[in-house]
Amino acid sequence: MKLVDAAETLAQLGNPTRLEVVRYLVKAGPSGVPVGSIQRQLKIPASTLTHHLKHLKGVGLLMQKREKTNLWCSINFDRLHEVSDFLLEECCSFSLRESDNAKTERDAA
Amino acid sequence: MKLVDAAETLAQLGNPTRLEVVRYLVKAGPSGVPVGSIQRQLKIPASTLTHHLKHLKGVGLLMQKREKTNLWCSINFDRLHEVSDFLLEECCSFSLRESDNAKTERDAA
DNA sequence: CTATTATTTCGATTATACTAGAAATATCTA
DNA sequence: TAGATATTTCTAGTATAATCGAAATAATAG
Repeated sequence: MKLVDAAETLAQLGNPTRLEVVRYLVKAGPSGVPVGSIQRQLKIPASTLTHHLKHLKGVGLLMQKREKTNLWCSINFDRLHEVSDFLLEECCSFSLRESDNAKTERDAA
Repeated sequence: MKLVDAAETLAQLGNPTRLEVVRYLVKAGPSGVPVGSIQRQLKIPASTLTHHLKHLKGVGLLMQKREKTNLWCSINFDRLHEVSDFLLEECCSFSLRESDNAKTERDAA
């Protein structure tokens, strides 16, 4: 995952309302829930919810599938794992040596 | 970790410049690097960098420690794990039953 | 104390995000 | 087709964030 994509995805997760939606969808599992259920359960105005769902869909966190009048929403678990992995990537491989920093200090432009 | 705190932390991680700094600090490991090193390596103007470091510190992702003229920055790995964990929490426990959704549809207020 | 390097504050500009009501559209049922 | 429910678009007000140069401050070495 590229840094800019990870950043964009994290930014979308960084809104409390959207994160609440995401958490709700995670709990709901792979089968998902209709937009209206989210709206009523989390008490989010319809237009606001649509706005946020568009954002989540935009970064690939949300999948939607119409079934009669309901639009079912489910989380893209793979994408969620990707962004989570990005955060912890290289956590255990400290590639910058101390000497590099010392050198950098001497090089100060 | 509370939802609003997770959201705030994710929002801070959701800026490309800050995420770049975080990645750099993760690679640098527990010993950290001075502000000036970050600035020169990532080519971020000093004032911009200070601004972002303040944000990262504000959500507890950044730890700082002065050593002579240099201010050493290191990532708070625990905090990073916390926010990563939040994202995947309950990923494997789908507590909302399908019947709840059906019921919700009928209850539509 | 003076010079030097490191970091922060200030201030101004510019851009983008959040919110939600009202109206419009879409999808279905009878 | 008419009516009902579900979802989206439009719109506008309000708020917050990103950027970075210039000037100010802090920390140290000589």
